[in-house]
Amino acid sequence: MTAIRTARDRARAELTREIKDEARRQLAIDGPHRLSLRSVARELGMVSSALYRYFPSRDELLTALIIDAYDAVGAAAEKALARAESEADSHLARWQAVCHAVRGWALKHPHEYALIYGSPVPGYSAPQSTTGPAARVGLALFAVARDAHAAGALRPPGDGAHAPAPESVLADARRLLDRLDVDLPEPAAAELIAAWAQLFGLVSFELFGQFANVTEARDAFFEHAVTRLADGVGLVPAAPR
Amino acid sequence: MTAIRTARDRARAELTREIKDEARRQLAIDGPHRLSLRSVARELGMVSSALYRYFPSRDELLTALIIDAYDAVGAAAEKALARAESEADSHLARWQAVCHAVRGWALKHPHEYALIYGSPVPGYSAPQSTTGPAARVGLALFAVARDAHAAGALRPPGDGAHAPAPESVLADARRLLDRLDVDLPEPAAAELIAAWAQLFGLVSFELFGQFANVTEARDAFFEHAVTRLADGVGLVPAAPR
DNA sequence: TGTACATCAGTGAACGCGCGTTCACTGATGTAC
DNA sequence: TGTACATCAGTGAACGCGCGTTCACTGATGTAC
Repeated sequence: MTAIRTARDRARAELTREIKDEARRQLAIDGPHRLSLRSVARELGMVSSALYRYFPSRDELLTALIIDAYDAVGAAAEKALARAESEADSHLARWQAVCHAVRGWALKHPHEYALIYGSPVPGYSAPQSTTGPAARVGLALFAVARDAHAAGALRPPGDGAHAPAPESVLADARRLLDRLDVDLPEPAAAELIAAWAQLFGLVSFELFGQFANVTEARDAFFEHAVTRLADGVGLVPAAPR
Repeated sequence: MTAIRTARDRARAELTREIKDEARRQLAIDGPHRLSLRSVARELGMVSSALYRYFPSRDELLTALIIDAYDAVGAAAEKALARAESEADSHLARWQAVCHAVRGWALKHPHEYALIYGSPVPGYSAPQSTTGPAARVGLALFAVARDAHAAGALRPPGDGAHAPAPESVLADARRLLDRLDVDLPEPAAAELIAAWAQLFGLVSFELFGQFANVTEARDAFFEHAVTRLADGVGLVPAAPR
C-alpha cells in the first residue's frame, strides 16, 4: 500500500528530490536570493512552468530547503550525540561532540547555514512547519544536560558565585522544561538556552567573516569556547568518581 | 579651505546623504537584496542614471550602508561606555551598558543589523574599508576589560577551575593585544573574543526569531546572559573595596 | 568685475537581461468496470 | 484481459515586470586670467 507506489509516484518523489538538490547546488553558489525557478528548471532540462507541478511557488521551494537544512544540521547533531553516547564518553565530551557537529556541518554547507541562521529572507516569514526541525539542535543540547543531571554530573545551581537568574527567566525555563518534558534544574536550563544561542554566535562569526584578522586557530578556539560554554551550563570537566 | 565649501560641494554632500537615507529606508522595508538604485532614484525624484554621479555602482552604495551601520552600532556602544564611565559605574555595569547599547541599536535597526551581522550578501565580499568600523564594538568591550584590569578588578586567570585555553588560542590573543596595544592577560583576551561573538549570538537569535516559543522575558534574559558573559571574562560582579 | 573655458549634475532614451507566474495544450500513466 | 475515461506531467508561448548600466546631451556652477 504505502510501500509500493506507482511509477508516477516514484517519478514524482525522485524529481522533487532532484529539484531540491539542484536548488541547493545553486544556493551554494549564488546565495538564497539568486535562487530562481527558471534556472533550476533550465539545469534540469525542463521548462520553468513544469516546476509548478512540484512546488506551488518559489517561496515554497525555499521553505522546503529551509526545513531540509534544519533537519540536516539537526541530524548531524543527533548522530554525533548518539556516537558519543555509545562510546560512553563523558558528558562534557558529548556536549563537545554536538557542538562540533554543528560547526562541522556549517563549514561544509555555509550557504545552507546562512539560509537558516543568517538574516531572515526578506518578505518571507518562516511557516509553522519549520519550528520542529529548527528545534533539533537545541534538543540535542538539552539531552546532554538532562543525562548529565540524571547521572549527578551536573554542578548544582548556586554552586558557583555567579548571579542567579531572575524569576522571569526561570519561569521561561520552567515552561520550556515542561513542554519538552525534561528534568533539569531551571537555572541550568536558562544557562543552556543562552549557551545554545552563543554556540551559534561563535559559528556565525567564523562563517560570516567576523573573525578575520582576529582568530587564526579556529579549531582550537572553538573547542575551548565550547568547553567554557559547557562549564557555564554546569557540566563538570570530568565525570566525578 | 576645508571648512567652507562651494555650493556644489555642499549640494553633493547633502544629496549623498539623502541617497543613503532613502536606501536605508528601503532596506528597512524590503531587505538588502531588494534595494535597487532605480527605486531609490525614483523616490528622490531623480532619474536612475543620476545616482551614478554619487555611487559608481549598486555595490558601492551597499558598502557605504554597511560602513554606516558598523559606525552606528559602534558609536552607540562607545557612547554607552562613555556615559557609564562618567557616571563612575562599576566595570560590570560598563560591560552591561555596552552590551545593552548593541542590543538596543539592533532592535531599533533590525535590517541594518542583518546587513552587517546576518548572512554576507551573496557575491559581495566586504572590502577592506569596512574592517575599521566593524571593530568598534569589539574595541569597546576590550576597553572595559582593560580598565577593569588596570583597576585590579579583573579576576586573575587560573582563578576559576575551568580549563585553560590552549597555546594557539593564547597566541592569537597575544597578537591581537599587541595590535590593539591593550594591556590584558592573554587568557582574559581569549575569553573576551569568545564573549564578543557570543554577545552577537544572543542578539541575532532574538532578532532572527530563533527565540520564538522559547524565551519571553527577553530583556531579563539578555541582561542575565550578558552578566554571565562578563563573569566568564573575569569581571567581578561588584568592585572590590 | 568681466569674460572664456572647464567641470560637473542631471536628463532621457536605450540595451539586454532574467524573473515568477498563468494558461491552453498534448501525450503518457493509472483506474474502474 | 481489454476498453473508456480520468488524472497527471510536462510543453511552449505569453504577460508584465524591474533591474543595472551606458551614453550623448544640456544647462548650471566654478575657476583662471
